[in-house]
Amino acid sequence: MRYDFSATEKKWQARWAEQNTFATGTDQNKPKYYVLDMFPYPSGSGLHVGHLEGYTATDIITRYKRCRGFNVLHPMGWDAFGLPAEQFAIKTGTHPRLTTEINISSFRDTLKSMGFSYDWSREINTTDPGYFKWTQWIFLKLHEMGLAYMSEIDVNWCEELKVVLANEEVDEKLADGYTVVRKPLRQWVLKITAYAERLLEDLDGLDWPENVKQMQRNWIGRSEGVEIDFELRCHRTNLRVYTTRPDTLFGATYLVISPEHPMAEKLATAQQLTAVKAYIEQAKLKTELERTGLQKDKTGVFTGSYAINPATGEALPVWISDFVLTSYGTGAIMSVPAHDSRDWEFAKKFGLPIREVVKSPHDVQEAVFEAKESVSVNSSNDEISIDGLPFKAAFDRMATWLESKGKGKRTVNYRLRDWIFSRQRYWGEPIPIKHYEDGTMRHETNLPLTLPEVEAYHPTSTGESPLANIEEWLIGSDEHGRYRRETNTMPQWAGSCWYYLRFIDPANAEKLIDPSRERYWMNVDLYIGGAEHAVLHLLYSRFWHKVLYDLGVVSTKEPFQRLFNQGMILGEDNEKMSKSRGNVIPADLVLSTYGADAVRLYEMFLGPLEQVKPWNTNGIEGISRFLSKVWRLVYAENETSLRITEEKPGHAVLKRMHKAIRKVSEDTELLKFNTAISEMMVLVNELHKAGCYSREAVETVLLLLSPFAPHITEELWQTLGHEQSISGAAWPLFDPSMAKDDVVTIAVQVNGKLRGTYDAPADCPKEQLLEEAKKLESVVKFLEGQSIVKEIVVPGKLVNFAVKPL
RNA sequence: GCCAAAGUGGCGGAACUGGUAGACGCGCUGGACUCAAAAUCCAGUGGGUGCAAACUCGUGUGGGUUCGAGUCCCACCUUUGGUACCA
Repeated sequence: MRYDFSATEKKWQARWAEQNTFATGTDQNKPKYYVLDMFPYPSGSGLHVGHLEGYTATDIITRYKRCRGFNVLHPMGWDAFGLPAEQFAIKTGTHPRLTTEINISSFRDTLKSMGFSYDWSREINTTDPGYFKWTQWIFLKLHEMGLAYMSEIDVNWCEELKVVLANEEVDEKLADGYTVVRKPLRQWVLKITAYAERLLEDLDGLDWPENVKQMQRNWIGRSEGVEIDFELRCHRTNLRVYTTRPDTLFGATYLVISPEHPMAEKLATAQQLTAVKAYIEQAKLKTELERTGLQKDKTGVFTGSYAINPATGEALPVWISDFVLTSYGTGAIMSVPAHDSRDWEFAKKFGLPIREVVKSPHDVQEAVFEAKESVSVNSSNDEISIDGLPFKAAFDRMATWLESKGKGKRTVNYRLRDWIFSRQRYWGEPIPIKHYEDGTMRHETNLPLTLPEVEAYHPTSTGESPLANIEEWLIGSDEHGRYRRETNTMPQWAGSCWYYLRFIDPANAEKLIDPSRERYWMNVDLYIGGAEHAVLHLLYSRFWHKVLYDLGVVSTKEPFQRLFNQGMILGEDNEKMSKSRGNVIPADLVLSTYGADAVRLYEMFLGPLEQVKPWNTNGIEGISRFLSKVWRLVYAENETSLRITEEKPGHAVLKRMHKAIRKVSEDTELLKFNTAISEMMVLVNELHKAGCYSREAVETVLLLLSPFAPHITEELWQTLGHEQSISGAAWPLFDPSMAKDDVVTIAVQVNGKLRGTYDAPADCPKEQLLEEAKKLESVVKFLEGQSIVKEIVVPGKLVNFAVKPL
């Protein structure tokens, strides 16, 4: 009897659904384990083998943990608001809801045919009013807490298309010949910067890949520096700059402010005014990309004004340049061209003086010297000297001096910016805010505030979302007067910021989440997803979670205790899978050819989970062979009768078996599925070789394999007479004494080169190992005529003789 | 440029805290079964020299530490991911 994967997989998937096999356990006395996938955006192109990698990994862990006695929460849902469905609607008039529904049902089918053991009764969808009611609720809380505010923000505005573009879209539109300008629009902004310090600090306690933590640290970009006031010569105000190198103050030879700096125009002298105005105007036309992107050539204009260097008393010219960012620090810098490459470049271009104040190994007129591992020079006046001091000491003395003179203040700065939270789109959560005629704003308390039906999905000519065209929805009145609704919607990130909480209590109509369930299930014990979310999604989620923590909605400071990034699966040509390359391997295709168990095993066998690796359809044949070998542990070839025996396995087989239990258990815990599978292959090969079809051994194989290949093992488990699902069976335990070798092969080396091996008992004492080694024929000839300088014995491993010619 | 990770057979990859490099799988070669094929099974499979026993080289490159290095240290090269004037 041959294994028919197609019929078997269908049979068990139907039975699992019918019997609710994977319903989440509710007995709170049992230990819990929460395994979460990054839920997908249900796109129209369906799932390919790359998408299934992470889901397979979490499913293996889920099934494994269940067998180890945990209540496991393993849910799935849909991040279903988003641009593609809306673009499709603009083109075809199809309602995004319909597109989304169709895509979801195709995604769900594929996931089900992989045999994933999700608790489908907890499925959530971010576009479901019952869900986004709470997304809106969180937004209102953010607003109450002063963490959501409106501000004029520059957006990428395309004149011809009358549309706001996302940063990612700008390049492509420019290439098509459109013009994109920066235009200020009133936007909702979330004050994530208020949580910068906590977001940074709490990273330390997380079991996350080091590179992801590092990326978040870089993104938050904490820096310690000093704000220094420079007196302006012909103005009563000061010019405040931010620097992380106060130790180089003596080397500051000019100042630069950004074109948007409030003082920019005021500082222009009569003579310079025309040039300054022209420069500011020109900067406005440039997009963010043009200003910060590839073009590195420095531009700038002199204001005509001067400021006094508090350390040297010198008058420094004040320049305007767009390389200085308005939104970082004070929007103004002191330039120390000798020790900062940007300042150096600028100074060279405009002929400004360069003065060495940190001892440099070369002439700073020729090249910049930026390293901090040196000491200050030329840095003293009547009141202070930092000459000879290394960076840290020089920094401190200078900062203290400036503070004592009231000219400066130590400051911490973050690179992190507040989060622009509004989109001028239809297919997103409406922001539940009412704007009244008197200019006040109130919350829409009747949540959820749902989307109205619209005729057309195009943004309006003013750049507002299509919602601005729907009078009935837009305008209303209540006891506070006439109001106009907020027409911006939330970005796609919003729904994914807190979905992991809703899975715990998906149907709660009264609360976002029930506190006792929250306390039982949080945190997420294992969160698996792609590295592309290393910063944004994971940072935004952590931010919302901390806000909910402050609100008392959740009991943990962090949402995801352990994070794991699966590596991408490349196409067979070693390139990223993409439609345009034509190298996409669709999930449904391999599923129908090889079956779910083979696909699951192969995806995991390909290599380490975290690694990027190419798909190779040929390789899956090996897995199919392995599965039929497993099948033949129970059914002999061409036989319908069982070959299983009730005898105890032989000693050698038993040892092999216990070793496999240990290895597979350890590797599964560590998500090292490739080596776990390899170990199972070794065991199965061994059983066939030994002709051992003992029930004890075969059932062990089935149990070990069941999280990986649930269908075939379920079928054979039933064949062997079990009435309960193998998914509920207890994980096998190993006997440590059985999992140990009693005979080991000892390697014998002479001068580190392998010259022979022999078998010895595992606990053989050193002396005896040496004796035996010296007797080996293949070793003796290398010892002849030599004097042994040193004898190294590693029990259970090897013997090495260091020799010298006599 | 900066930050992070990684370079091992024809290919994917394995190798615990330094201890027999190449597990497992793909592919390939030969054989068995068959009228034949598929499937399956058995044997072999890093390079070089050799009839053989055996010897020798070999984990990106060059040095170093060590009885012993894929693994540790230094320098360099390449690839991938992140970031991009953050003062």
